[in-house]
Amino acid sequence: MLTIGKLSQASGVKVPTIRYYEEIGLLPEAERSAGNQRLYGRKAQERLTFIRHARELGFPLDAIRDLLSLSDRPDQSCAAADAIASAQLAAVEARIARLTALKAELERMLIQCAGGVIADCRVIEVLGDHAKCCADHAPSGHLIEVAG
Amino acid sequence: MLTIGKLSQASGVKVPTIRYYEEIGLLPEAERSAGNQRLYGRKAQERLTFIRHARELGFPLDAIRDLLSLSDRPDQSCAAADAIASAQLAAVEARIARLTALKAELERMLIQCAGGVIADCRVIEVLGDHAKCCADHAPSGHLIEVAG
DNA sequence: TCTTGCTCCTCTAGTTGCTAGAGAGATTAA
DNA sequence: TTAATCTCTCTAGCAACTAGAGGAGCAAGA
Repeated sequence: MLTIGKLSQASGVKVPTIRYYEEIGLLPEAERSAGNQRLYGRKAQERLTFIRHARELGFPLDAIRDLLSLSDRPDQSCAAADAIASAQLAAVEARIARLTALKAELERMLIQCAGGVIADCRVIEVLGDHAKCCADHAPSGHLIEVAG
Repeated sequence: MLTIGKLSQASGVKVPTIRYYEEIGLLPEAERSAGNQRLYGRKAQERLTFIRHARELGFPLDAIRDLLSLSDRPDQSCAAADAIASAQLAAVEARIARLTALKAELERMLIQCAGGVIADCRVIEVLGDHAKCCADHAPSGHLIEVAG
């Protein structure tokens, strides 16, 4: 049986994050020691590893919840898991496409910025005037990809 | 003079978002009508357009704040704006690289999932067992890119 | 003039996926 | 025993908004 700190080391998931996962029901409530400290066995460790890998692959927690409930019923068809992974793949591809367009536009801005003065700065100018940028940005609700 | 709704239409930024920008000081406090409604002139509209473009290019609000304060002093060197844009470009490139790796791994998972039963499902298996996936994921604090 | 229907106001709270900190108790090594 | 290092619960905070309540402003038609 591991305490939460050991589990954290073993899994690469931080202690508060483990507690958070328990709180939102991704992990079952842990057993407790006599002194009320959480204790984890091998099953919990595997489940946490599963969650970490899925997070690393960009799956949102809701999708992971679904995948976990699927993996609890190993006799069922793989189709649902496949669908979740496919959706994630499509999302990743869309983000790559979007970011690639952003990259091109940033590069264009920067190349034209010849190191002068703000008044002539392409960066400022392009941001201030839509006519000076090339890509068409659909006016979407959620605009962006922000650095993490 | 535009009311907030017209400004929203003109700029493509939602009404509550405009108020939010004012609250956090990205936009100056708007003039008010006799009935306490916000009124905007051309300057505010330009500033908001600037913000929207920058957001679309993925600049975080803090960087936009810096860019705006730069653009208020047009005699200064362009170097600071250039640095901000370069940092953003680097961030975008890093995210593309990361996402491209994720994409490859997701594709590998999916190709091997032959439409069987959960027990044999590659998706579940790979997520549950790190030995079955190829890329080395450094155990980083902030793990992921999550779909927006 | 009144009413209808839209906009606008402020305020609070929720989203996602955590992270940070306070103040107190548990456990372990010297 | 005592000190150091966990661990506990709780609250609050991060980005960048979004949603909703409850009330007021305003333009146009009957």
